[in-house]
Amino acid sequence: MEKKLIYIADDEINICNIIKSFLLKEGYDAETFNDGRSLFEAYKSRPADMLVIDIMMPEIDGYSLCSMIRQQSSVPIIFVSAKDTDPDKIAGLTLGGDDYLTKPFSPMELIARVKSIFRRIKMDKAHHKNDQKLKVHDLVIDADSKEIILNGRSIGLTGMEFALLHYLAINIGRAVSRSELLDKVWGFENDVETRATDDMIKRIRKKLSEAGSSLVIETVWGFGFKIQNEE
Amino acid sequence: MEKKLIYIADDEINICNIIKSFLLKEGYDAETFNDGRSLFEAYKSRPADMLVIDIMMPEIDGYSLCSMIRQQSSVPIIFVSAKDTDPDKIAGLTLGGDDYLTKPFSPMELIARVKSIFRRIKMDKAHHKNDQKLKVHDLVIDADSKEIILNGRSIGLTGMEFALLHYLAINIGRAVSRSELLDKVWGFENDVETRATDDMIKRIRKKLSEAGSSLVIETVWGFGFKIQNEE
DNA sequence: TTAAATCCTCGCAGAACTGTGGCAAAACTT
DNA sequence: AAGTTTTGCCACAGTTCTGCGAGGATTTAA
Repeated sequence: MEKKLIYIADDEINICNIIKSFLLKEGYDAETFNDGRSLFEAYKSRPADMLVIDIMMPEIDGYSLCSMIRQQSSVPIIFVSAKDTDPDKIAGLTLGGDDYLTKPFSPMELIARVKSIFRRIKMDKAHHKNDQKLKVHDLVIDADSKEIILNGRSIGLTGMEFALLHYLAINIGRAVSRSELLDKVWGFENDVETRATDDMIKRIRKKLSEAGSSLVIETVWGFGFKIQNEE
Repeated sequence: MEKKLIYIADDEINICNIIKSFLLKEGYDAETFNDGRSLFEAYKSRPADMLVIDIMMPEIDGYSLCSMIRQQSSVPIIFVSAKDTDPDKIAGLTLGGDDYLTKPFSPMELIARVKSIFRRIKMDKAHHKNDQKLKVHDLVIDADSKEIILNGRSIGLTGMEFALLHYLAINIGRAVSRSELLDKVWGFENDVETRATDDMIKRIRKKLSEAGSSLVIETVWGFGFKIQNEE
């Protein structure tokens, strides 16, 4: 993943530089601007991943900038201002701000809040797509990406191998016969020897153990295969 | 849309009630708890849409509660605490908190922050539908100008190439079959060989690598193509 | 314990699939 | 209309996948 880009706008150059240096130290890319307009122009040509903006600025103030940006983008915005009254904070948050820090503030706290917001976005993204993921023992079976994931790392299964393991996984706890596998995984029009299933199982077992998974595909003697229910 | 449910945990009953009354007035449902354990139990049987929790509580403190909840849920969590030192705030935000308010706080500010977080979640959900500028790895995909931009410079993709890459980008993390691509990118009335997709992919890959992009379009053997989800 | 049935391992070769370069038709420009 | 770009198709080569046979290992049953 590329570095996140964060734009900072404040008319006090020192504040800009302090914030920037802390963000850089945390591994972010950062650009500073001394008024609202220049940040807005920069954002139009190159959108950033987050904005940290002051409220009192020449050209375009923070509130207006926030509103303008919000018309076309959902980029997270953190206000940083010397104005510390409740109405100020409430206005900033209501206009579309994601957070509001009052000066003077601890740079470490700003960093923590930046991270918190990125984490929130990431969680929202992950959760939204998360409907199809199937957890089996130590594996995550992702039908969307057709990947089997162990400890966050994908095990390289071929299409057939994936389809077979997936079928066993959704029928966890039930013994599945070879002929059923041929029907459902290979397709009923396909005529292969029933032993083909054994080959596929063999390969899956090998890859699983090489990858270090604890999942075992049990043989049901004279019948087929099964993944044991957990615990 | 049904009312959002918010759980509040604080050992001071008065605080609970104040927060609850403000939340109710804003149209949320709210339940109060006087220690961490009772909130956790309630959450297990009925998950809420947001948690507002104190740090110093009997049974289970706020930090521990946050960690426990985070193991299974991405529900937003706001800390409300009398502890106002930087390390406290940073700890709370780092452990998985979405915000941190120090007592005494303005109930109106709390409301504004609650709304801000819900708005963020909503924007994240709606994000990939109506955001015109889609970021994928090191590329920016601009649906308006039909341009793919790398480092502020446009890569010269043709219309078909753009449409195909755009479709893969929208479906990032999901393996897309050749036939789906023919349907959605070429249009279902069009009858071309499935290998036409390979040709287009070939050209896109070439242009991407010539432009110096790190984006790779993976082949899903026997199926189609996919852009890997970024970490 | 022994025999029979079944399963696992191994290597291999054919099958299936993909990547590449070239080419020409089609579409678009000038 | 001529030239340029785009795009689909083909053929070939290289890669990956997968079914199969045979022999050894394992389990069941008598």
